[in-house]
Amino acid sequence: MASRFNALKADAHWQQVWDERRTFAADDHSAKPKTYVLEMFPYPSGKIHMGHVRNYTMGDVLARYRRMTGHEVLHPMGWDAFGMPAENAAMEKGVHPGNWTRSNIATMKAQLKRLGFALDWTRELATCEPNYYGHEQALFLAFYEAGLVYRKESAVNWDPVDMTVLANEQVIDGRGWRSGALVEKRKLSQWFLKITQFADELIEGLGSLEHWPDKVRLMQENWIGRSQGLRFRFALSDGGSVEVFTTRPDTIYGASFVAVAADHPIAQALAAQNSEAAAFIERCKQGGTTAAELETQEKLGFDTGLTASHPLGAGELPVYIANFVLMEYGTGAVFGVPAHDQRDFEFATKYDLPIRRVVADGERTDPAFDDDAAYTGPGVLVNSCELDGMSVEDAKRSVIARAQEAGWGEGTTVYRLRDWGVSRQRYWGTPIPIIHCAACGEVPVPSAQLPVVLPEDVSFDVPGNPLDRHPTWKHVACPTCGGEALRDTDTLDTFADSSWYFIRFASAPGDKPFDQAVAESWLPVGQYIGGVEHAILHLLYARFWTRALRHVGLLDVAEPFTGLFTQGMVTHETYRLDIPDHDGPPAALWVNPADLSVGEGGALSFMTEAGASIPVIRGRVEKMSKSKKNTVDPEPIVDQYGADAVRWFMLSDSPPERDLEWSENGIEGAWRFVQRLWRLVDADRDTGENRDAALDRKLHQTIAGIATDIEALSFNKAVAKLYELTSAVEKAPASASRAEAIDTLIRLVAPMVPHLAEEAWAARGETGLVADAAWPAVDPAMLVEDEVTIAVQVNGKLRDTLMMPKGAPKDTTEAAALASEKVARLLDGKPPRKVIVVPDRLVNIVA
RNA sequence: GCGGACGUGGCGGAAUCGGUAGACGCUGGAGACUUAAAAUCUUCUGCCCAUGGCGUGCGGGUUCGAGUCCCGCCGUCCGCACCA
Repeated sequence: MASRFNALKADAHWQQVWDERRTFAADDHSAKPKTYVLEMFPYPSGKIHMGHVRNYTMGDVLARYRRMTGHEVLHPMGWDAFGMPAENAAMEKGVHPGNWTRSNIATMKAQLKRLGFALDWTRELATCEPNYYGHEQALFLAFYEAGLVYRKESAVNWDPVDMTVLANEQVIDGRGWRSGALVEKRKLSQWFLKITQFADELIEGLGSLEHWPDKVRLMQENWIGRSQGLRFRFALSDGGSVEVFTTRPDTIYGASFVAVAADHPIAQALAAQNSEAAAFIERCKQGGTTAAELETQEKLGFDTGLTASHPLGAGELPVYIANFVLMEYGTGAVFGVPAHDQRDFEFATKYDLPIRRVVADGERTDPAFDDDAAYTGPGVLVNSCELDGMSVEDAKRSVIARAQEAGWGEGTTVYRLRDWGVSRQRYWGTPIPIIHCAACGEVPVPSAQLPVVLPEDVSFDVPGNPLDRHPTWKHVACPTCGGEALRDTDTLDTFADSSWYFIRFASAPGDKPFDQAVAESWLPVGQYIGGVEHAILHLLYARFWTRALRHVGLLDVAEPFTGLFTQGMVTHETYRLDIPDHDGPPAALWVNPADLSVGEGGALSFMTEAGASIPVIRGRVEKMSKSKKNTVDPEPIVDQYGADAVRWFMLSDSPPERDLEWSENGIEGAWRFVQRLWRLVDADRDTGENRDAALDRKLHQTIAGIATDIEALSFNKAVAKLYELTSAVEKAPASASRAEAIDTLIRLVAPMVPHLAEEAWAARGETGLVADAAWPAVDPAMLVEDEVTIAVQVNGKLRDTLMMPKGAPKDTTEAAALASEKVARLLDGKPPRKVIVVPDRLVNIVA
C-alpha cells in the first residue's frame, strides 16, 4: 500500500546527504565536458522572495539535467552584498551595514538550502568581504595602469536623497533609479572607466550572441547608439569657431542656422557679458525631462548675434543658443536644416528662418517648402550645387570626402554611450584604491598594501559619506614620497562588483583575482538566467569588464555569457480596502493576501485589530512588491507544501519568459501532483513478462521531448509531458514496460522534484543518488509510430479520420479516404475535382 | 515620436516545417467511495438556433488547406526618447 510522501522529512534528509557528500561541488580537474550554469546572484536584502525561487529553480533544473547528461557542471551562488539598502538600514535602525548584510546572507542562504538547489556552496562569495573586493581593487589598478581609468571634473547626476552620484544608466526619466528623487547636475571630480573605447566591440559582439534574446541585444545596441556622420567647424564672425556634428551632411546646402547647447562654452561666454543670455540659459535648465514634458516642450532659441560662415560658401548663418541641443551628445552644437529635420523645422518656423528643400520629395523639387512637417525620407538631392542628382547616401559620402580633402571636417562616429562614472560618495562599497598626494598627484595603492579595507567604526547619524568624515582612515603616507596624503574616500559603483563575480566563481585563489587557465576552463557562462531589468546596466558592464580584462591580458574570453535567458516576474492579485472616502495616502489601502479573510461567496474582508471587518476589493494582477503588499513569502509555503511542490509550481503553466501568477490553486495543484507521483512510484510493482508497445513508445517520446524542452528552457512544456506520461502509466495494466516506465519516470522528474526522486530512487533499492544517475537513453526506433491517424478533409474542413499503417502509399490512403461514408455523403455521387494527399497526415478532397 | 514583442475557451497556456485548433494544468458540472467531510477515483467541460454551423483581436489577400505567410487596421505590454 502506497504511503504519503513526507516532503518535510525527505527534504531535510536529502539536503543533508547532498551536503555531506558534496554532490554539487564542481571539479576543476574533471575530464567531463564543463558547463557553467549561472543565475544572477541576489542582493541580500533580508529574505528571499518568489522571484528568486523562480529564477533559481529554472537554473537548477538545467544544472541537474546537465549533470545527468554527463557534464561537469559549475552552478555557484553568492551575494551582491554592497549597496545602499545596508546604509539605509544603518541610518534607520542603527545597525552596522556589515552586520545587517551578513545576517541577511545567513538567513537567505538557509532559505536557498531549504529549496534543495544543486549549488556548489564551496565557491560561495560575498562582494562585501575584503577577499573579494581586494581583488577588485587590484583589477581596478590593472585597468588604471592600462589607461582604462581616468579622473575628470565633470557635471554629474547627483541624487539629492541618496547623496551620491549616479551613472547615466541609473537615471530614469530624470530621477534616481533607486530613490526616485529628481536628479541634479553637479560638478565633481570623478573616476571613469573607458567603456566608450570598446563601444564598437560591444556592438559587434552582439552579433555573436545567438543565444541571447533579440530584445536584449537590440536594447544594448540602441543604448550604445552608434551614429556615423561628419564633424566640422564653422568660422564665426567674432573670429572664433564652433564645431558641429551631423548624420546628414548631404543636407548641408539646406542649413539655415547654427544652434549650440545652453551649457556650450560659446553660450557660457556670452552669458558672462549678457544678462539676457544668462536668463535664457537659466530658463533652459528648468525644463522638465519627462517624456510628456519633452513631447510638448516648445523649441526655444536665443540669437547670439554671431554668424557662422557656411563651409561651402553658401552664405552666413545666424547662431542661436537653443534648448533642444544637448551638450552631452556629439559636439553640443548643430546646424539646422529645417526642411529635413523635424526639430529644426519647428525652430525655424518659430523664429522665421529660411526653410529650403534640398532633398526631393517624390516629384517635388521646388526650394520653397510649404509642408507642415520636415521631410526625412529618401530622395534625390536638389538645390545643392554639385550634389544635385545624387541620392542621399551618395551625397553623404561625397560631402564627407570633400570635407576631408579640403581639410574643414572629417567623417566621425558618435556614440550615445558615455564613459562609466564609477565614483560613489558612499560607505558600503569597494574603496577606490587611489591616494591623493599634494606633491605626487594621484598615486595608486601599491599591490602589497591591498586590500584597502573599509573601516568598521563609522557613524551614520548625519547624511553624506561616512568615509570622508572618518577621523583617521583617509590619512595615509604617500606611497611615492612618504609625505602626508589622503585616500580617495569614494567607493566603486556596486555594478563593478557584479561585473566579474562569475569569474571569481570559476577560480578564486587567495593571492590574485583568479587563475587565468582555470577561469578559462569554465568560461564563458553557457547559460545565464535573470531578470530583464538587467538588460542594459549589468549585462553591458560585465561585457565591458570582460573585454577590459582581455585588453590588459588577464583573461582571454570574448563574451562572458554566451547564453542569456530573461525570466518573467512572479505576480499576484492586489487587494485594497474598500473605504470610499479614504483621505490618507493611497498606499495605506493595500492589504497583504495573508491578512485576508474569505467570507461567503468568496467575499474578501480584512479584520482590524479592534475586531472590525472592512470589505476588500480585488485589484489588478501585478508584480509582487512591498508597496502593493501583494507579496507571498516563500518560507511558510515551503514549510507547508515542501520544496518539490514549490519548485514544480514555479515550472508549470506559464512559459518561463512570461509572468507567472502566484495562486493558492496553483500550489495546491502542484502539491497534489507530487503526491500522485509518489503513489505511482511507491506502489508495488507487478513486473510481469509482457511488453506494452504503446507505453514503451510513449515513454521514449517523453524522454526525448523533455530533453528538448529542458534544453530550450521550456519547462512548462516538459511539465505537460510529465503529466501525460504519469497519466498513461497510471492507466496502463501491469507489464514489464510499466515497471520500466516507473523507474525511468523517477529520473525524468529528478531535475524538477529532486527530493521525491531521491526518496523513490532509494526506495527502489538503487545504489547511489539519482542526482548522479544518467539521463535515460532514448531508443530512436521507439519514437516512430507504426500506425497514424489521417485527417480526411473535404474542401479543407475536417470530416473524418482514418487509422492507417505508417508509410502507407498515397493511392491506398486516397482510396481509403474516398471510401469514407461521410465523404461519400458530401460528394453526393459527384467525382472529386482534386485530391491532395499528405502522407501520414491528411487527405484533402476538393469537391 | 522611434524601435520591439504580443493578442488562442471562464483562466494559465499547447499546436516544433502552412496540414485534425484548444495538448497539459486550473476552475466548474455529474457520478463512485464514505454515516459525513476531506483525500482519491471515473467522467464531462470553446460557442451556437446542433445529423449541422461558427470559432485563434478586426478587415482583406495568397493557398487544395492559414493560429502560423502577405497587406491594412485595432488593442495591450516593454525599451528608448529633443541623440543632430
